[in-house]
Amino acid sequence: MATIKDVAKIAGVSTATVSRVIHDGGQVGDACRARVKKVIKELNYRPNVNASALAGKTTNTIGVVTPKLSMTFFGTLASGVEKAARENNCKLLMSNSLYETQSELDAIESLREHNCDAIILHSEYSDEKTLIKLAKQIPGLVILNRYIPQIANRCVWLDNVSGAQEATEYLVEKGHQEFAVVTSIYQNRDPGSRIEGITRTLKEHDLMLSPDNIEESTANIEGGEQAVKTLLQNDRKFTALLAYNDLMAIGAIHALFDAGLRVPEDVSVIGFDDLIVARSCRPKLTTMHYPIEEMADYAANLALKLSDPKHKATNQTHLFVANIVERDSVAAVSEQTPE
Amino acid sequence: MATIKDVAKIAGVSTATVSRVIHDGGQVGDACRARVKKVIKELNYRPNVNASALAGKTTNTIGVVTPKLSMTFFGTLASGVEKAARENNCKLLMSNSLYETQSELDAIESLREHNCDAIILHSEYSDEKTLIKLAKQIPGLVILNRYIPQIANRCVWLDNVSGAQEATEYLVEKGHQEFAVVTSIYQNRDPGSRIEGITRTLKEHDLMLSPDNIEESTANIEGGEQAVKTLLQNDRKFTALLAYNDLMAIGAIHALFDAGLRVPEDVSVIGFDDLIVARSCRPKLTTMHYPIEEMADYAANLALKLSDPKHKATNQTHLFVANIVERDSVAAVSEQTPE
DNA sequence: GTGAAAGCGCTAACAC
DNA sequence: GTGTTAGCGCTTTCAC
Repeated sequence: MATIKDVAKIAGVSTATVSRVIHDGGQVGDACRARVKKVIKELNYRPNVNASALAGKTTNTIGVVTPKLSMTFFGTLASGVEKAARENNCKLLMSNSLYETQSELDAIESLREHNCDAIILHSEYSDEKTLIKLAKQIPGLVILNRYIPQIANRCVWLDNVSGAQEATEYLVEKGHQEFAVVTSIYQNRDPGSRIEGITRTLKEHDLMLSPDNIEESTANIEGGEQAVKTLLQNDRKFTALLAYNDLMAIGAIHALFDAGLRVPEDVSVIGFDDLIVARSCRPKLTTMHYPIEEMADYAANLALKLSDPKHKATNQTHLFVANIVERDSVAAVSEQTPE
Repeated sequence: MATIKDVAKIAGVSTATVSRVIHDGGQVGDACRARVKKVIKELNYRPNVNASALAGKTTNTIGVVTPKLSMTFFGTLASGVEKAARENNCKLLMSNSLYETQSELDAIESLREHNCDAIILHSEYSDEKTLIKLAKQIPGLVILNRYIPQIANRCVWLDNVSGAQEATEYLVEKGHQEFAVVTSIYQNRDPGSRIEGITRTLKEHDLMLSPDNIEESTANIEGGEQAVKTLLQNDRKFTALLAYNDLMAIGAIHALFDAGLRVPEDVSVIGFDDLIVARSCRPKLTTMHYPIEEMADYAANLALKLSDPKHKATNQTHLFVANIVERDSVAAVSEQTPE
């Protein structure tokens, strides 16, 4: 592998000049610049990133930590960051946090060792204090999918309350009066906000959500399935079901069908996330689109901006909203066949 | 951030000793080692990876390039590599190749600049010559999901022929006689091998697959849907359908249902991959399990081994097989209701 | 506009 | 066992 010295020697200039040419650093004569560029091409020279990271202050590297890349949601998130990375000529470093506090912390540490300019963190398990401390130490840290008021300008997040409200509103408009919800066992943050949105909208319409009609479980297909089974066993009545995410919604549909109930004829189901599974199931799932790829892209660009020492802080936070995508799992009550 | 010098000074030793302690390099006195370790802890010292990558020969980094992380298949692949990376104390560098030859090459180059010890490449578009040349230059390069005889020991791949055979055999055992297949437009490699496996097994049973019953399209839900629509429009008769992958199978099911056909009562459908979507659809998809996460994990460990200069080459290639997972999209012919 | 040279933090001979 | 020291390839003042 050719080094900057080789280039300098052959081009008959100093390494400093080559460096200037590489970084478009103004002050180089045209003839000289052309010569250097030619040699670079001939030698197929590529700067050693480790060396420039060591010598310079910046590494051109973005780090991402998510719980598990094999989950479509997080893969999509990573893809969004990758897009930003590519467009900014950065490398992408990944770490799975595996849904554990300690490995989440380890993952961040490992990214730090690499001097990542920017770090995008989908943190599920660290407490706010830790994150705030981290944010103080790492200028390019951005928290994705979580809101922490003290570091609001570092947070790129989704308005879960309004998302849930829109979903609920949609169902109410369709004439539904009896609701059930299957939610994640982690009753903090997102699930909590969603429940809040649901009940708030329901109240506005003088509708009630009985606590008995809320069933919690793990946020996957099996969880959704099991939650609805329980609901059914307990003889809960509902014509509309709000699920915490698409996976739970799909499990719910399975359970409903297995119980001889039709979707959407007997029960309308609405999901959240709009992953590919939402277009795979039958009926196709009406769901709230979570613009995670776009958010991740945005977060990465933000993180890069923040990591720039010239950047001056603002108080702006970065809030996105979910929007409904209508497919086939919701019907108006009038269209529903009486049981 | 503390440096190795700080640690050395405080511990009253040389940087060489600190380096030895860090790398468990034998030759250090117990007392000394303990002291150094203590200081490392106190200072919360973490070696600068860029510096050690520059000075040493190894970077403790694994690179992966896949077409697109947001596709579940590739996310899962990445997760497998990540597991290996974590277990070997390595960092994970990612690059999307975006289904383009040039960005695939760029992605590899960018990984090389980082001096990745190991590179896992799911290559769709580079030609064999390029890959062979690359393999010569990069000791730690492993090709995933593709077989190139000249560098067989660098290939971790799936036996697509036998996978397709097993799927076909399964259908034949269920009494099916009239087949159709929806395959990917890229009739090279994998799709080709699958077709080969299908026809071979069919021949063994004196069954025929008319070319008119093979429909090709893009390897996603829409493609599967469109392919089956065409088949139906052309009045092709079949009781069993083999899809190139789960996504196409799901599209196929959509099209079948839309045409008033029931799955599996009227038509049995079998997929390939066993992604999460296979458990989401209704009926749940019977499909061939592609052990991609396990293969990726294996590939990463292999790549790490190969990158070790002490490693001596073998002629072994690394072949995995798919296995069937029975769910609800296939029925025996006797169980099928006549139309 | 260009070059000389001092590091960045670490590793690995080689000495002792 | 432990220390000395010469780089690894690049960036960046500071001269000229």
